[in-house]
Amino acid sequence: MAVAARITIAEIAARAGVSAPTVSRVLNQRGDVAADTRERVEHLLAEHGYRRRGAPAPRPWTLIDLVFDDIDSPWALEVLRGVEDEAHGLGAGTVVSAVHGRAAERRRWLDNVRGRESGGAVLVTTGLDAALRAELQELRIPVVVVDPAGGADLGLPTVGATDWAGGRAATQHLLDLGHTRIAHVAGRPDLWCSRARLDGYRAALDAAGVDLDRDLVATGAFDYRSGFEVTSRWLADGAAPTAVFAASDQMALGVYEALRQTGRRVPDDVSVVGFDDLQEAQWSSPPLTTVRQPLDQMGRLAVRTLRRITDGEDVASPRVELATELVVRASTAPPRTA
Amino acid sequence: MAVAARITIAEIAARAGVSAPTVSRVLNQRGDVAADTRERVEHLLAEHGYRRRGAPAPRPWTLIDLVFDDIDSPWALEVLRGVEDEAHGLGAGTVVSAVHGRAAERRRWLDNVRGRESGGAVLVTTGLDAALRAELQELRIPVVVVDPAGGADLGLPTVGATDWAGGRAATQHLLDLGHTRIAHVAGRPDLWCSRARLDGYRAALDAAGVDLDRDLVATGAFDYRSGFEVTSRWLADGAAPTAVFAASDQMALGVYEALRQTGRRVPDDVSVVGFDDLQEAQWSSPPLTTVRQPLDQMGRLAVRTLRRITDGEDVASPRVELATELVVRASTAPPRTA
DNA sequence: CTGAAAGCGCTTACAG
DNA sequence: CTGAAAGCGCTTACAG
Repeated sequence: MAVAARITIAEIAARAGVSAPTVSRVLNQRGDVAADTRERVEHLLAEHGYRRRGAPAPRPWTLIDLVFDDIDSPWALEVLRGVEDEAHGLGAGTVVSAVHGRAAERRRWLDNVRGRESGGAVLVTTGLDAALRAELQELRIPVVVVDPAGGADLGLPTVGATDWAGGRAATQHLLDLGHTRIAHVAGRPDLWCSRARLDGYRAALDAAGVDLDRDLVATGAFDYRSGFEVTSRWLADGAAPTAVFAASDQMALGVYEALRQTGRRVPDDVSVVGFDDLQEAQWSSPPLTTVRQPLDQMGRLAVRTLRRITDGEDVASPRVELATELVVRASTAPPRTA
Repeated sequence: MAVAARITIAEIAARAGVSAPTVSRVLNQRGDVAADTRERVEHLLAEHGYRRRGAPAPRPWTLIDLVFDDIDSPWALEVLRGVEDEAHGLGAGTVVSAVHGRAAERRRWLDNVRGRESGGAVLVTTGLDAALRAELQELRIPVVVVDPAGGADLGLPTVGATDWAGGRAATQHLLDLGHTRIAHVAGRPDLWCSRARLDGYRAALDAAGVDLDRDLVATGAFDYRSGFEVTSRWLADGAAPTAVFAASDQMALGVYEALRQTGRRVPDDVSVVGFDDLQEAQWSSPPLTTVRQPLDQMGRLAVRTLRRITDGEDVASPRVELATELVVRASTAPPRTA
């Protein structure tokens, strides 16, 4: 098996029109090289993929990076499972990091990546500003974003789910059961997926000729607490809905608890639909009707996309959405009055 | 700053009483070297920490490894959070792997580790047989085990929780409320922690002069399903307990659902206590009384222990147990009859 | 800031 | 299976 001949310092020197020692100085970050000489040499080194003699061939795909803002939710766990399993199958380890939306922790992660190989990074709902983009570009590793934040188009491959269709399906299910006072606890407004689910909810109401009651739409943060608080407020206002569509399973569990504390039963008094289909949806009492998004598959797809970029294949679409699916369990029923 | 002079092939050769080319052959894994020569040379290379000229100095603590059998439970997520945050703070990335108890996946992980640096491995409830120990020893990375499986003493530092005391506290809490028909859903029998919780349960009953009813002790697998099934069986047998202590929060949620499906309410009809204090314990309806074990702290401690081993410090105790703590929420109350 | 020369560390091709 | 010799790739010390 012929190994591609490694380019040597001498060859680089010839092409750059300098001597070997000069190339050596550039390689070893010595200060005493003219700026334009250095630039010319560095460009040639990069172009020919120069590696020093003893250095082992870089093994791409020994590691990939998975970056969350936080890993405190079961949601993150599902994505991690898919990413880890897919990467493991390709022989790569998965480096998991949580940067907590803080610049210092992001920097620490970048410093860490600089000190090793990385076959690419999967960023999960992570904000991706110009500075970070520039740094990642400098590191020359491919990047895929799962559930991107809102804002300008990233110009990067992204993976998501059919959130709009899911929001519509959840709402349609409640309409089909006979509900008309359907509340919605929306998700973090900084993420596109939240807006898509909200618009799906609106579209279903529109199509059914049900007027949107603005008092029955509130914004949560995808977590248990906000589901609890929003619902408690609705119940205290006396304008209780007969059904609640929460944009995440965790918020749906908060809705459960607010209902329980006021003596209401699910689904007898109020129907509840979640979004995600975390394992927690099955573990709740009653088991939660929800919109399944294939988070593990989204993770897998992100890894495969990184791999395709590495292999130089064209990534067909910069934005892929995997299908959502309504999973009916025991938390939804016709309204009492029907 | 003086850099310790790197040992050269020539020096190794002199010490081994062979020529430089022979050392080179050993280094480059050529076949044509006598077994005893190879061994002598390899020993010297290791002893003097030989590194080839161009090779960058190894940067320990760029990465550490965290190995689970499975990462499908929120339990794993809590450990991960602690490990990741502690490692991140030390500038290291956390490589997460799930080996699913399969030799092939374990091998794949080991192959991956061989191709990069690792500052050490935290094994979580992972079986650690002689073969794996030998391989890890060969890789020369420190190892710490969280919640070790039962069986022979590992001779490795381990991190756990005061499971026995936790089991006792959970049971005592139920006794204090007036319960005497207290069932126990035990955890995976292959883990020490399960046995310790069971023994704590027994000890509390003994101390209170309550006879152990063997029919009220069943073995689960720490998961939702087994909690559900064990409880359903008890209820079907007509010998229903007035309280259930489950050895994990996930099993406790299965207990909830079995009770709900038979029209029983928590805690009015049956009290339930879990173990772990996962986030899910707060998210359940009613919020679950449980024994908190500081899983994130256990993860942090495991990382700090790896670090201490790396730094050559003595690891004071091969076995550290962090304190558990009873957290009373809304799933426990006096028995109806009391 | 740069190159010609010397020299180090390692590997290869050959001989036995 | 091993070594003496040759040679490659790279760096260092010196000169300008």
